[in-house]
Amino acid sequence: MENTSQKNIQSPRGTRDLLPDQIVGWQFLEKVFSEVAQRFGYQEIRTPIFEHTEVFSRVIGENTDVVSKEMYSFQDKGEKYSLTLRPEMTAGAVRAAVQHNLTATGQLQRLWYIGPQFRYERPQAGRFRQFYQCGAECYNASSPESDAELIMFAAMVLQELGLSQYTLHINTLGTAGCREQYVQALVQYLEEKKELLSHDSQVRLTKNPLRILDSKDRGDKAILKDAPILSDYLSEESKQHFTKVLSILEANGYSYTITQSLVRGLDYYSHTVFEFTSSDLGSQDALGGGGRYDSMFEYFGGKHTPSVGFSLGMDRIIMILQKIRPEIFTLPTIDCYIIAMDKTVGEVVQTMAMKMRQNNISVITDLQYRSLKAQMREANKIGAKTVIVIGEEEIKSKQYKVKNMEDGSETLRSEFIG
RNA sequence: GCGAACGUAGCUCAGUAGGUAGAGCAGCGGAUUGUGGUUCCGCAUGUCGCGGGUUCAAGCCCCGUCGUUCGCCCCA
Repeated sequence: MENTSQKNIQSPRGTRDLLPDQIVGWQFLEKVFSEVAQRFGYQEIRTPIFEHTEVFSRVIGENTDVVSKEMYSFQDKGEKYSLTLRPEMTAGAVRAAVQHNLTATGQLQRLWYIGPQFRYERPQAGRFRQFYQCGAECYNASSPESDAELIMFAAMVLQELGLSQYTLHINTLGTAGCREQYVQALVQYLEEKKELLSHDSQVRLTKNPLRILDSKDRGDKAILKDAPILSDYLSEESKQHFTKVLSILEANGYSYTITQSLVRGLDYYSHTVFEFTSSDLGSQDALGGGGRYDSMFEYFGGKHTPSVGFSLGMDRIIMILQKIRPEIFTLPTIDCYIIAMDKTVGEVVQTMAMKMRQNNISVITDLQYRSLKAQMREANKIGAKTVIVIGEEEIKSKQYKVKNMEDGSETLRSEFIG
């Protein structure tokens, strides 16, 4: 597997280095997210990047693509157990909540998180093997208000970022019971027309029938026209729950699209599911999504704990920000660039720079003994607000001129030197 | 996992009858030896992703490989 003939080692497939001019955009995104989280009263949680494999395999669903073929799993050294790089954040957060009894007495918990996740997939635009998500979870609330809170939290983040061009798709899957009955009816209907279905959908019929609803195949779509509809199988409570969620969104000015085919890829969802999509992205157009998952705590031996959460795909948000708000990706400027005329004043310049930094002024000096002109050019290029030139004269007189780079004006000063 | 395209200087890319690589930008130096952004002049740069093959000769053709991109699948 090792390709020794390749001289230049590159980052592994589907991973990337985020270089300085990118990082400023990520920092902006992280700041906006944590500020909005604070406004909603959510607290940050950080969980390990790898977990025991069962944390994911049990909860996400053995038949999902994520578990069946996308996990980075490995045997821990000298141990008998298998570990897995997290393919998503929710399962780990719930595991932590159970382990530390965060929800044992039924109290509400509002948590947010941010970090990298890993899935073995074919990379393409907006899809990476190491990708980043930020998201939030609310435990011990079964109310439609809690669903709405999470959706509006996510929507507010997008708004604050300046991403107004998104579509909020929303759907309800009902309770596990409703869904089971529906899946039965759907399978029964589709079994009869199995030969007419696309190959992919024939496989899905046994593995994950709900996904057929989402098929892009024309033939499948035609067959689905007369298929049973999930909403006919919803209980009264499920319907009421969903209606309430929608009315809260409306009352707060959030428009949405009910998308019956929205079923989401992970097995643990019930009731409300939602997804934000953007036309500014390619075929991987989901910016984020989430939903309600009421039974996950029980998988970890916890009490029944109704929960709802969402996560946003940071890589994809960054892609859009680069497109529509390039000004975010400008590096911060420096207060002062001190130019050393020659090697002999190098030390003095360092001392001066340190004194200024101790006074909370950002200072850059040239470390390559370059010419005055080169240093001037660099000061200008990086957008230094002021420039100070230090040579023999300045050291003798203990005075120097501070040049304002914007208007070219100079002021005589004598602090920090000598 | 399937189908398709692409991979040339730090960056964007040209190189279309196969004959030992070019432009713009960025970089560095200079235009009366202590002051930037414009302009002008000069300099440097690449194992043409990697490996193999065909050929007298390959950046251009063939095979493999790695990577990127697009679609499918799936998902954030």
